[in-house]
Amino acid sequence: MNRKATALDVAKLAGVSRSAVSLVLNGRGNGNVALESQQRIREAAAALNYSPNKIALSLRNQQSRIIGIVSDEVVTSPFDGNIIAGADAVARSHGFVTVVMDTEHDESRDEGAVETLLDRQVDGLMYVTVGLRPLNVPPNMARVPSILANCFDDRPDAGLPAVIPDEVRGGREAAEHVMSLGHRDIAFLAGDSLTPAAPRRIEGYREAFSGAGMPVNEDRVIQVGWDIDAGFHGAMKLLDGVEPAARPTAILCANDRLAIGVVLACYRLGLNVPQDVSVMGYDDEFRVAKTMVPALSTMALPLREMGAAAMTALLTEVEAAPNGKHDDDGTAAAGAPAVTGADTMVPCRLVVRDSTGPVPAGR
Amino acid sequence: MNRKATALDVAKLAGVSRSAVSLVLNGRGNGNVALESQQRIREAAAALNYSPNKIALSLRNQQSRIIGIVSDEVVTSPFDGNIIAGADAVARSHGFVTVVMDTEHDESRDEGAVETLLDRQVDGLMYVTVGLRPLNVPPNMARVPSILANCFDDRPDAGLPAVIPDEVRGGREAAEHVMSLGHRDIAFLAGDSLTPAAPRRIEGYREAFSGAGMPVNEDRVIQVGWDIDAGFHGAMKLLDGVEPAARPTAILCANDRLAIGVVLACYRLGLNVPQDVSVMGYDDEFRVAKTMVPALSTMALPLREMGAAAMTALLTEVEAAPNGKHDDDGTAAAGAPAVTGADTMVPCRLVVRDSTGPVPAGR
DNA sequence: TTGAAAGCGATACCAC
DNA sequence: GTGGTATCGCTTTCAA
Repeated sequence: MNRKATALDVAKLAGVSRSAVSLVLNGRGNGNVALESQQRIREAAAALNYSPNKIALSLRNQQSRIIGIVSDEVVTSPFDGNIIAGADAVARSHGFVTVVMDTEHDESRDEGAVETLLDRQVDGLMYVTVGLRPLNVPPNMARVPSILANCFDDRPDAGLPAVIPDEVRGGREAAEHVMSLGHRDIAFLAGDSLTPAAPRRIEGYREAFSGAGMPVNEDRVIQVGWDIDAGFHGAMKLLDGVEPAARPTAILCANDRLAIGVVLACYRLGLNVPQDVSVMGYDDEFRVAKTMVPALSTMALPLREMGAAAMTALLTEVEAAPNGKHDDDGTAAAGAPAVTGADTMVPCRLVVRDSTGPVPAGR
Repeated sequence: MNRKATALDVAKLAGVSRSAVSLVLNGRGNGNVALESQQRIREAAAALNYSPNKIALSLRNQQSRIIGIVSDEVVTSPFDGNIIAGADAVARSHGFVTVVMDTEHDESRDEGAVETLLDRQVDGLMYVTVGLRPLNVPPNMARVPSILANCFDDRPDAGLPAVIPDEVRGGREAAEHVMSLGHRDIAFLAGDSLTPAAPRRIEGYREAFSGAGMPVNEDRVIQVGWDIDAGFHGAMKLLDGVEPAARPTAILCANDRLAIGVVLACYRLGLNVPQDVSVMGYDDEFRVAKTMVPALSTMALPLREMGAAAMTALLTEVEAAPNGKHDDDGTAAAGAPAVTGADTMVPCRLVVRDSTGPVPAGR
């Protein structure tokens, strides 16, 4: 396969000038180029399988139609990849392409990744994390329109806009779900407080209790970690050697892997799910929640939606910015209202499957 | 933040010409530019925080230093992301950047994705799949140096080079591991035959038996699917209501999620792992195998290595190709030896944890 | 040792 | 209605 055809090749074949080719192929032919020439140009372009060289276009137009995505470990880890999928789908539909760089949790690589992307003249930047967390935003992100997905700006105000899941509401609705099944003694197995996800979900859990006019039994809230073994041991603490009447009837988990551990522990103790204990996950992890035995009721993280929402917002800004230039120099006029709280919260989605059921009789 | 500094800005500040800047910053200064000027140029570049515009460079050099990666669902799915991570690390170390496009298993998007990447003037292309499988290679991939990772060319010969895991050997070594623990009655729970991974792993399992001079009990090989519930039901078939002496003492699973299902079934039946039954996974799935209760013995897929090997091979070809041109037009000279079997096999890695143990006494 | 000029591919302005 | 030409930022060749 030889070199690609250029506009000049098309012009020569059609017997016109490069300018005419450009005009016609960009829809500005009518009124500028003879209809007959237009026809010839289009035929020539088709014959040569011509498509404009994006690199030259980028240089000329001073915009690359590339959106850079920096992530802490989305590529490497099995989680939250759908944020990027959602973002990419939106970008593609606008004729943009995304370039993803993974820092593998090495914060010292943040600046470099952004710099590399900026060198490539990206028109916009998105920072995506695995798991909700505050982000120490690389300062050079401010040089082009930027947005955060699944993370939020650490600094007190004037930060970058962010798209995050509504974890508080998710925690509340999870608790409300089992409450609606009659449960009153509900435990919450959370991860650590290293990420705000666990505290926020717990906050929602508390909201549900106060909404129902019930006190929270603090012994029922346990922060154990995020993995299967943590769920297993947490559940053991709650259930092993405890007389039936003193057991929680429902265990809410901060993710689906914890829920796997809880179910494992229940089976080991000869308890049935959901007949003896209802178990709920969180995340709706692909190929896990749905195929567990029993299939997990869970709170689905709106990953695709978050990615799509973030990219939509970003592209709006990118396409508004004249010629890809970015005026924002960070020095807001004194006295101007601090535009905080610009964070977009996307609601989680309750998914009811087989691991939650009515509270056991007599409880 | 204003526009980036260009080479002209540097030249002006240093009081020299653009050419001098170019020479010096590309290491060809000595013998061409006065040492004193070199110094000034370097200082000016640093002061202006200058770095060359990659777009202009690409246009000028006719190569973008971008490698396009097309994947069927690596971005979306939680699996095999480390192939891309491994590939990306190698690319980065060579000063290349990767652009990933996910077709989300829509084969009709293959051509388009490759075309988009080609339009961006990528210097090379890699196709990565989730799970080993034959690939209907998009014909336009032939236009630049290309390679396959975790998939292989469907066509009989003259295909693209591929880097794949040595599944046969993995299956064999898994079986040999439990055999070394004294097990003889070993079941194999495999996924479906839609991908070659399961058949190959089964083939390895057979090899281990013939290597040990033992016959394979065909009832012990069950193809059930790839998910937790499949493992659960498969194990139930093998164990539920079966007298202890007639039970397999070890169950090999074609992935870690199947193994989770098997352990779930064991617990449900009051069986202990590994005391009553040894269970092995496959893949060493991140945050799953290691944190299971008990922690899973498994066969780790060499994902990072595969990605790195594939990218290394690809870049060798890219950097050899003069000026990014690609001569291969697919029409091999008649009579030339068909270069098949160019597939690189990367060995899997046995990981022994707590789910496999000595065969129960008396079996 | 340095600077001027050509060219990579495409677009837009401006004479004709 | 059409085609020449400057321009984007950079490298490289060639003359001075």
